[in-house]
Amino acid sequence: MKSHLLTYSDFTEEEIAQVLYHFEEKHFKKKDLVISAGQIDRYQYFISHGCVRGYIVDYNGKEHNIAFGFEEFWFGDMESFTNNTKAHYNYQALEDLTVLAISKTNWDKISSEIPAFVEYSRNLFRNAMIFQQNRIAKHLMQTAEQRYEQLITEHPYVLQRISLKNIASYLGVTPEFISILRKKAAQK
Amino acid sequence: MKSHLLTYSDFTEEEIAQVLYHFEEKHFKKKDLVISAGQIDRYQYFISHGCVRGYIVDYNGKEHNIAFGFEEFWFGDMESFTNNTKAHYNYQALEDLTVLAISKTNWDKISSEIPAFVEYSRNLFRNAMIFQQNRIAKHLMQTAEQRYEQLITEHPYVLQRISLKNIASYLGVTPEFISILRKKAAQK
DNA sequence: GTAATTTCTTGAACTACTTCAAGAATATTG
DNA sequence: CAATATTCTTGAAGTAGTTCAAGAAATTAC
Repeated sequence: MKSHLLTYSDFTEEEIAQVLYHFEEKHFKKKDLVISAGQIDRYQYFISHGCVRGYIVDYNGKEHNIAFGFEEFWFGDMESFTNNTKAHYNYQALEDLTVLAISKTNWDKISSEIPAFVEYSRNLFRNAMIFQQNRIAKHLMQTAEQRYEQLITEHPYVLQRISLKNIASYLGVTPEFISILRKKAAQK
Repeated sequence: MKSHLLTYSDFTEEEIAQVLYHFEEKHFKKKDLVISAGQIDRYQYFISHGCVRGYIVDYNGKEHNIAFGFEEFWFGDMESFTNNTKAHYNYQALEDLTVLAISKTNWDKISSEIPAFVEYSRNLFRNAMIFQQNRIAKHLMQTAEQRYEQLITEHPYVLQRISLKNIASYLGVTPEFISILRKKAAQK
């Protein structure tokens, strides 16, 4: 966490200690829901160990993964957290999970006390925004096959930890179709 | 611009004057490229009047719209602007355009001098991130028909100012298919 | 360590959306 | 206001990806 803070802004040792003081460690078991759609998300989470998926449930009850999180990633339903509204997204532990959680109260407190933390979060949000925009661009430009190819070449470790079903959902296709792509790739 | 600043953070009158001082007004004609992919984007733009589209060109030379901007919107290739790297996206005026432009130098200067500006930009980035995430979720959940229906009911003014072709590209479908949807809707 | 559950694969029929081509309508330019 | 360019529509044929169903493989749980 400390090194993550320093990567995105300049903190004094004192400030770092002050920031870290406002986090609490939490543990979840595999399959636990950390954040539930319909409830207010009062925390942001920094992953120390384990991984999560964020997903939304549509009118037909079908789940769609919008994000994965691994070690050193933040997750949370930012809209819910910021506006105290009901979350649209669920976040579920895909492995036993250890997180550093910060409450809205503490987040706001640190934000008002430590300018470096505002800059830190600005930089995180900016990077997230760029990432999401690039993801949309890929969806518009590429076929499902190209998106799958790119995922496994750029993030091969994802395959190790995330089931095909969840990858399919993230890419916006059915697991059956990924199976077809795999077979096709194997035949080459 | 002033009211926009105050909506997203607390500025003193003095700070506002200081911020505004660092912008320059620029004008573009309809169809002009404000930002070109492959070049470094050294400005961020706040739209006073007119509208723009952001798009990316794929390997086949096909254009894909990733964003529209209207009055009181910011635009720019944030990745290029931040890292001084070549822009991936083009931004083109769809109408005669008046913008307030701020250079990277001035942006960084204001950021270091005025904490309220860091908070302002943090809030903008956060909202943009939320917007993009929701857009991805819609792409995963909805058919093109549903996305089109939602666009015209939630943002009917868009239809007034943006051509069908550009809307189609934004939604990730062909203009022909939008035509089919329109016909279908008209028959009801 | 075997039963139960979940994940992955395969195939056949289907559908949302694309491509190409050509004409009609609209907007832009000199 | 005529000429040109661009946008929009229509239709027919094609394709990327879906759905459903059922079996095989892998994980999880007692």
